[in-house]
Amino acid sequence: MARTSGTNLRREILDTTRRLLIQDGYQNLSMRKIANAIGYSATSIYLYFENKDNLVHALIDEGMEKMQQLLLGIDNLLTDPLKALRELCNRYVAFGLENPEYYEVMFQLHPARMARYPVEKYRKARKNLEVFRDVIEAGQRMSLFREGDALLKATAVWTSLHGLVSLLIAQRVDQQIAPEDLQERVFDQVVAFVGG
Amino acid sequence: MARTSGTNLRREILDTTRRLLIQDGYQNLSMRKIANAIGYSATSIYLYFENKDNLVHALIDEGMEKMQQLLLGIDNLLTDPLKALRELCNRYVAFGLENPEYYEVMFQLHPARMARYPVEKYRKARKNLEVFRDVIEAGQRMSLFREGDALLKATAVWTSLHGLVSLLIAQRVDQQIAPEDLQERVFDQVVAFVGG
DNA sequence: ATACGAACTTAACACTGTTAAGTAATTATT
DNA sequence: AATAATTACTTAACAGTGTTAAGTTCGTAT
Repeated sequence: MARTSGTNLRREILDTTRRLLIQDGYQNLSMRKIANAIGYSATSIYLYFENKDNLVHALIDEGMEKMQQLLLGIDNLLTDPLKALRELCNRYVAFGLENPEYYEVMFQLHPARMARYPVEKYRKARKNLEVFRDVIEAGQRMSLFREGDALLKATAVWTSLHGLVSLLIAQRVDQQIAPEDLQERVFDQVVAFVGG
Repeated sequence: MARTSGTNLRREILDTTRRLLIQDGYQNLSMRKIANAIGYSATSIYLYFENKDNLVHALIDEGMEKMQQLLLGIDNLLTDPLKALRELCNRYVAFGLENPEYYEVMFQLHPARMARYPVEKYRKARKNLEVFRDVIEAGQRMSLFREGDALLKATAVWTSLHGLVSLLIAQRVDQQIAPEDLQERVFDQVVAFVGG
């Protein structure tokens, strides 16, 4: 019988890795630091995760699920698409700004490190985009939004929101620009584009 | 007298680092690899650059200048703002997609690594944003674009373009979405927002 | 009591950024 | 011509990294 339950240690590794990631960022995340924090040797992590990339992939997966729950938690998601679109933008950006280091691995981890991220996990991640698409389609049905490829429009919306989060968490936006003003303007851009 | 001219070796270090960065990306960039490529020991690099971050900072600076030359090279930049804005978007995105690894350090290097990036270099980098602002202001003067804070609008435009480049080079955009279509849609969004 | 399996550990490897001490070539001084 | 100082490198060393291989300990099955 196991000294510990496999799923308990695996869960502890994941929770600890997430905490260290949020606290110190990806570049300061190391197997030895995770191991020290959980009180085991670094090599024990390899019993549960093939390598460091796979460990991070598991967290990306959980982050995508968390984000999806956040987005789907909006009231009247498909019955008030105009308001819902704004709220989707709010929640997406808030998630990114509140968890910058986590957001970074979710959306900016280098492709080389995503090489073995399973296709079915990409599919799951893409469901977040589909929430945007569904709201756009609902608005189109109600003639609140202009016609057009909803998935393409949702992707264009996403690029703007991602750009906003990415530049704010990389601290590249000029100090003269108030982040709230920029956020409002980007949201205006997005809503005008969709045609609300 | 020096075995080599200081500026010659320094230039060689920069050129080689840029080449390796573009070829292998930031995460595979190491002082030892650079040293092997130039035929000196790794520690000789420290005679010209305080540390790895400073070396990369010098390249970021050069990249910002190169981008500025690209953007300022547009014909009728301030006399045909509507066309110029589109061309600015084209050139910005093309730059990013053609030099993804370089773009990553220019705009996505973690804030911790940018901690000692000189203020005057940030100021230089921001001139690229000012090119967008100046075009928007020119359009506003000609009543081609809507009124409003041109710097804020330029920043909003930049976030969309950055989002597009960032997601494409991170290979996060759904395969079902044609990058050219997405680019067109984002450009539409941007131009509509500015009011062309 | 013994064998086997599971879940860890330690040992080892090749790599990393960086600092300190050492070396060789060039220049300046006597 | 000999010596000292300076410059521009080198090697040695350090503490860290991800990962693999071999070893150890504990619990279970026979």
